[in-house]
Amino acid sequence: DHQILERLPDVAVHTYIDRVLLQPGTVLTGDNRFYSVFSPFKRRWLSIYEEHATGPFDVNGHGRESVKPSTWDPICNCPDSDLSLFSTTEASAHESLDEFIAQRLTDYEANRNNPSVLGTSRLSGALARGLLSPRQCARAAEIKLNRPIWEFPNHAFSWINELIWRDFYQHLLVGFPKLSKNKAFRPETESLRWRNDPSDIDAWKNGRTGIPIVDAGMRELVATGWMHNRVRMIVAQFLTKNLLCDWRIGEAHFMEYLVDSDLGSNNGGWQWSASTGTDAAPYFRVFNPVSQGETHDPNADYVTQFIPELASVPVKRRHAPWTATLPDQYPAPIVDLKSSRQRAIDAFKELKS
DNA sequence: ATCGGCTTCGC
DNA sequence: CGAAGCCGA
Repeated sequence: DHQILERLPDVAVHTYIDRVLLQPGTVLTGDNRFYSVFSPFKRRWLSIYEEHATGPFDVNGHGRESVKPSTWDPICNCPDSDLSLFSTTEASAHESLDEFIAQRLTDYEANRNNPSVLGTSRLSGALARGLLSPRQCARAAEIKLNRPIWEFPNHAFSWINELIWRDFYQHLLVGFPKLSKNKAFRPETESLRWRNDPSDIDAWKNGRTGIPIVDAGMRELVATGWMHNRVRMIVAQFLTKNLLCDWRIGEAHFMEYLVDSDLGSNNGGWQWSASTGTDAAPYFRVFNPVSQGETHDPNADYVTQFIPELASVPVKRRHAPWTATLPDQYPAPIVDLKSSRQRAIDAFKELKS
C-alpha cells in the first residue's frame, strides 16, 4: 500500500479502520499485552468503545465508488452453488442489514442456534468482503433501539457480542503472528498424532459420515457457500475429535468454500473447536453430534432439507437413523461416537507427559 | 500473589 | 457434577 501511494503522489487517498470496530493493538491488558481470553478482552473492549466510539466514517464525498464484486466465483469454490442468499453489491448488503435489524434482531438470541430457521444475520459474507463494515452494523442497531450498544438488552446485545468476537479474532492475528503461519496457538498440541485417515476426510468433505447433522452441514457448505454457525462447531469437533484429523484440513476446506472466508474468524473458530487455540474449548468437552442435533434442530427440518433420503426415517430418530431402519442411500456412521470421543480425550491427555 | 472465572457441554 | 490449567486483575 505504501509503495502504491508513493507512486501516485497526485491521488488523494483516505484510509479507514473498517474491518473491525476497534483497531488491533488498542485493546490491551493492564501490562500492555494482547488478550488471549475473550471475556476480559470484551470487558476492556466495551470500556474503550464506550469512551471512544466513533461510529461509521463518512466516506462519501471522496469520489468513492461502491464496493461491487461482480460474482462470488473468485471467492468460493462452489460452481453449482445457489449463492442467491448472499448480497453481491453494497446496496443489497445494506438492504440485508436493514431487514435483519428490522425483522430479526430482537429474536436473535432465541433463534441463533437453530439452523432450520432464519435466525442469524447471514451478513458474514458481506462483512468479510467489505460490502458492509461492523461500524455500520453497530450503528444500524443503535438507531433501531435508540440507545448505545452498552445499554442494549441482552437479546440484542447477543448479536453485538458476535461483532466483538469478530474483533477479538482480528486482534489475535496481530498479537500472535504465528496464527497466520499455520501454527497452533498452544504449541504442545503440535505433537498430537492426528490420524488424518484419507477415507474419513473424504466422507467428511462429501457429507457421507453417516452422522446427519454433520453431513447436512457439509452439504450445506458446498451447496450454498455458507454454513450455520452452530453446525460449523459441530462438524469441526467431529473432524478434529471423533475423526482425530488435523484442524488445518478443515480450516483449508472452509476457506475454499465459504463466501465469508476470513483468516481470523475461520482460524479462530477451528482452533477453538480443536482445543488448540486461545480460550479454546476444553478438550474433554467433546460435542455429541446427536444430542447437538436433537437440541438445536429438534424437528430435524435442517437435516431433512440437506439429506432428503432421511425422509423415510421417523422424525424422532432422524438424528440417529441407525437406530431405525437405515435408508439404502444413507451410510452407517463411519465411527463409533463413544469410543472415538474417548480416543480423542486420551490423545490430548498424552500431550502433557 | 492469590483467586475468581473461563462461548456455545456430556452423561 | 465432572474436568485442566492458566489468564488477568
